[in-house]
Parts: sequence; structure tokens; C-alpha cells
Amino acid sequence: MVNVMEWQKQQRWQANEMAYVKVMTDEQLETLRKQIAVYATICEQLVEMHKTISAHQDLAGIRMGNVYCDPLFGSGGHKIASRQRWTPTSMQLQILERMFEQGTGTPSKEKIKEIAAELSQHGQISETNVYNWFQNRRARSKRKQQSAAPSSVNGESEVETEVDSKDKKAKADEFLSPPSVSAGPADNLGFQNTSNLQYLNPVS
Amino acid sequence: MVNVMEWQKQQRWQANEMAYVKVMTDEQLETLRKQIAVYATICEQLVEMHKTISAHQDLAGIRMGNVYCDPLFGSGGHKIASRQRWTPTSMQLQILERMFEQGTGTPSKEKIKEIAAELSQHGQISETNVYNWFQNRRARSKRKQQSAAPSSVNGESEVETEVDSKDKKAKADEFLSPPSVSAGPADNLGFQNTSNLQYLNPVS
DNA sequence: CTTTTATGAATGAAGG
DNA sequence: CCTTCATTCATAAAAG
Repeated sequence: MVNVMEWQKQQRWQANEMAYVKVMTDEQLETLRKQIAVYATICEQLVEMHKTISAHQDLAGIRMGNVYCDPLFGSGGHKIASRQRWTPTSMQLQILERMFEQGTGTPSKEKIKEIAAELSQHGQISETNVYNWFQNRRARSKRKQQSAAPSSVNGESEVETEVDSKDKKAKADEFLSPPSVSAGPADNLGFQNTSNLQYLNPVS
Repeated sequence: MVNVMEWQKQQRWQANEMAYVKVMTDEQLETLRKQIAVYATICEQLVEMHKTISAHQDLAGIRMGNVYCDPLFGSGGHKIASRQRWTPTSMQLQILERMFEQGTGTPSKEKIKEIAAELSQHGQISETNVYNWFQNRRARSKRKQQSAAPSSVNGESEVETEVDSKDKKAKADEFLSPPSVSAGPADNLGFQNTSNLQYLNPVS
């Protein structure tokens, strides 16, 4: 009830002049896309949930067994700019890597700007990129070291004490049937809503 | 879902020459908006229906703390590693988002409790979660606006950068209330969904 | 082309 | 509030 106003506001442009203008900002588009994707996901999951329940209790009060609408409209349109992410240049990577090693390991607000400025000479880059890079680099370096040093203090009965997250996820995926919602129908009704953007953005 | 600002910024360079033009007429936008509203309505009602139906057997769906996992995960009978951190339900998120944009921006100790109570109807949540959410939302919104500042110069109709379209949500459904929800929401859902989403993703 | 891996980015929570 | 960290999501790149 608010954004629509915004859209219209922006649409006040010369609609008759050129059919070559963005009516929605990328931001709005992205938001919309996500929102719809969320609904699509929820609905899909709900359908599965009901299917399951119905099968067990014959509560088919709602006929939705055949509803499963595959939102994969013929892929091809790719109209919506898909999210893209920065990819460091080999040069940038080298510099960053070097800084990481010798640096105090503390990104520092000031430094970031400085670094970003320098790296921009080797390709597009933003301060955020630099920031994220260091954050990730640090985190991963840490994790790696951690999992590499199981510290044999006690019996290794706890095989999954550390390396958990990633491994668990991987395992889960194996039997979670990635393609459709057949295995884990409502398993993420409560979370993970934005993972199905593909529905709206069938890149292929 | 918020840092769209960032990629938008980045997009400017990585895909500058592609001229991603999104063109929607007011009419299409309006249609889309309505459709989403309907979608939201249906979803919420389905959720409620599901809750009712499976109320007596769904108790295992909620694990410790904020974990909201699915009990219907029958295939494989595997225990899913529970999450350690709260993840807002799409419904909760929307409500929060709405409150954020329209709210005074003041979390307020009182409000928190209130909000938490309301949101608990849509999934597990604690006051701390709400508090953190607002805290983060605000901080990030701010930071983002800051990094996006250098791009806006012209005095054109300045659309505040912190817009969002999590509005036409499931609240007004009570009024909008699509007729067929109880009879055959599915058909309606599936059909409309598919046909209308084309606006966002035109098939070639 | 499909699956897997590497990694940029988003985000809930903790500390100060 | 602001900064930092840990975990998770999503996608470019690599492998098959």
C-alpha cells in the first residue's frame, strides 16, 4: 500500500515518449521478485503438506492435489536482471591476499576505503566488496584451521563436532531430493524463503 | 533482501551495456499488485488451515528455542540438524518489514513484547529476536543508504532509498478475501499465479 | 548440459 | 547504537 505509490510516482515519467524506460527500480524489482518467490514457495510447500496429511487422514477437504503449478514458465525471458556478484580480478586477488597475510588481519574502516581505491585501478570494486572479502577470508581461514586441528584431546568419538555445518548440509541435501519438494515438503516453511528465486528468474 | 542497494550499485558496471530494461505499464503493475495480495491471502489462510488440521500431530514440529522444523519429514526418518538461529517466517518478515517502514522506528521495550506476541502466531519467535531484527534492520538500512548516496545527485523526484514493497500483504486479506479460498483455492492459485507472473517474466 | 565446489553476500546474534 | 562474528544462502566457476 506504500510502494505502489512509489512505483506510480516514478512512473510519472513520459510514458508516451519512449518505451525504453525502467518503470521500476532494480531494487523494487528485486523486492517484488523475492516476495513472489516467497509466496510461491509457501504455497508449494503447503500443497505438499496437505497432500501428506490428506494421505494419512483422508482429510481431503481441500482439493489441491493436482494444483502443483510448476512455475517454470518456459524459461527464456530473462528480463529481470539477475543478481550478480563481484568477482575479483586476479590482480585484485593477489593484492588482497597479500594484504591479508601481512596485514594485521584487521580490516579497519579506513583501510577499506583506501584499499578499495587502490584496487579499483585493477577493475571494478566497491568498499563493500573489500569488506566482505576480508570478512570471508578471515572466517574461512579460521574454520579451515579449526577443522584441520581436531585437537586430539579426547577420543574422536565426536566425529562431527566441528566440521558440522557444511557436512550436515551436504548430507541432508543428498536425501532431500534437490529437484522438487517431494521429500521435505514443509521443512522450511519457516525459514529459507528466498532460495527459490529461480522460479521468477529461470536463467538457463 | 535489503541490501539490494549494493548489487544495484554494482550492477551498474557489470551489466551496464546490457541495458536491462524493465517495462511495465501501470495496468500491469496494478494487476501484479492485486495478484500478490490475493496470493498472500491464500497463503495465510492455507497456513491457518494447516495449523488447524495438523494441530494435534504437529507438535513435534517445534524444537527447542526458535527452531521451526517440519515434523512431516517422514521419508528417511532422519533427524534434521536443528538450526541454532532464528529465521523469520515469510509472514513474520512481512509484518516486521511493514512495521519497520511505517513504524516510528522506535523499537520500544513495550512494543517489542507486543510485536513478539503477535508474530508468535506465525511461528516461533522471541522478544530478543524482534529486538535484534529491528536493530539490524535499522543499522543496515542506514549503512546501505550511505553507500548508495554518492550515486544520487540529481534533484529528480527523490524516492527515498529505503523503500520496500512488503506491503500489500496478507493483512487486508480479510477484506480482499478471494472468494474461492475454501472451495478451491488451489485452482485459482495455480492458474492465476502462472498467468500473472508472466508480467514479471515474459516468456519469449 | 548437469553436478560440485568455491566464494561473494546476507543476516541473526553477541560485544562494547 | 555500532562493530564483529558465525552461519547460511546463492551463484560464478570448475569438474564431470
